[in-house]
Amino acid sequence: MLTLNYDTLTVTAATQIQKDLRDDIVIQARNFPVNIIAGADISFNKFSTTVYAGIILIRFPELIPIGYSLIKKEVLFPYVPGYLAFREASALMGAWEQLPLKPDLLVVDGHGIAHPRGMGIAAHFGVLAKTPAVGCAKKVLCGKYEEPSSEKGSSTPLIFKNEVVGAALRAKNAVKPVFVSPGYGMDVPGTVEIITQCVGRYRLPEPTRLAHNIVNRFRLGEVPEGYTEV
DNA sequence: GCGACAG
DNA sequence: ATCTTGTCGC
Repeated sequence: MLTLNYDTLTVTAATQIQKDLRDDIVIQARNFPVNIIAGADISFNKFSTTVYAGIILIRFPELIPIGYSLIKKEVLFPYVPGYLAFREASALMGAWEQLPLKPDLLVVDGHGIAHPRGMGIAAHFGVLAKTPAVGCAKKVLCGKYEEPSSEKGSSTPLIFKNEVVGAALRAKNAVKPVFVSPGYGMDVPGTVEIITQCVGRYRLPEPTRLAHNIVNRFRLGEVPEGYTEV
């Protein structure tokens, strides 16, 4: 069992952890089938140290939910841009270990290697859980990109330090793009491909959207903690 | 020193 | 991230 606790960490210490974990990142073409994909997200009340984490399992490519793991946890590390994992990964790990079966690929709300030190939450979590992961964010953290054409499915490379670290992906016509990047066990083209296949009728790909949805309902007391099969 | 800054 | 009313467009 892997319990993460970043409560007493300083940002300086967190930076060192990111640099250490960076050596364990594996970026490569996907070499496994995806039958179950998962979405991970966090929800919390403003100014509260209680975070609600959730992971939803989804059959792929049908995009039908099969179950979700929800857990509540106290977290002291604040939100600091570039250090999201130190606030959210601990609770996510709780939800992860509560899963009766693991997904083939995890989609995390946030960035993968499209990060100042190449260690966004999707990479951070993927390395620690030793599981394939990609990041899907609503906003850029670092890097530059050309606006993708307005038609759904178009994408442009996200470049940071002269390196392609991800992509801006137009999931739907005439809506803002989402930013995807590999986290662990995936590469940029493979990440764009699979996320594209996860788009339903909304801007956010289903794993991210459904995870956000269920964890929010959990925070509001509409669904119970633990694992629920659907 | 000045902006930018995942959730 | 969360809260919130109204407005625009398919």
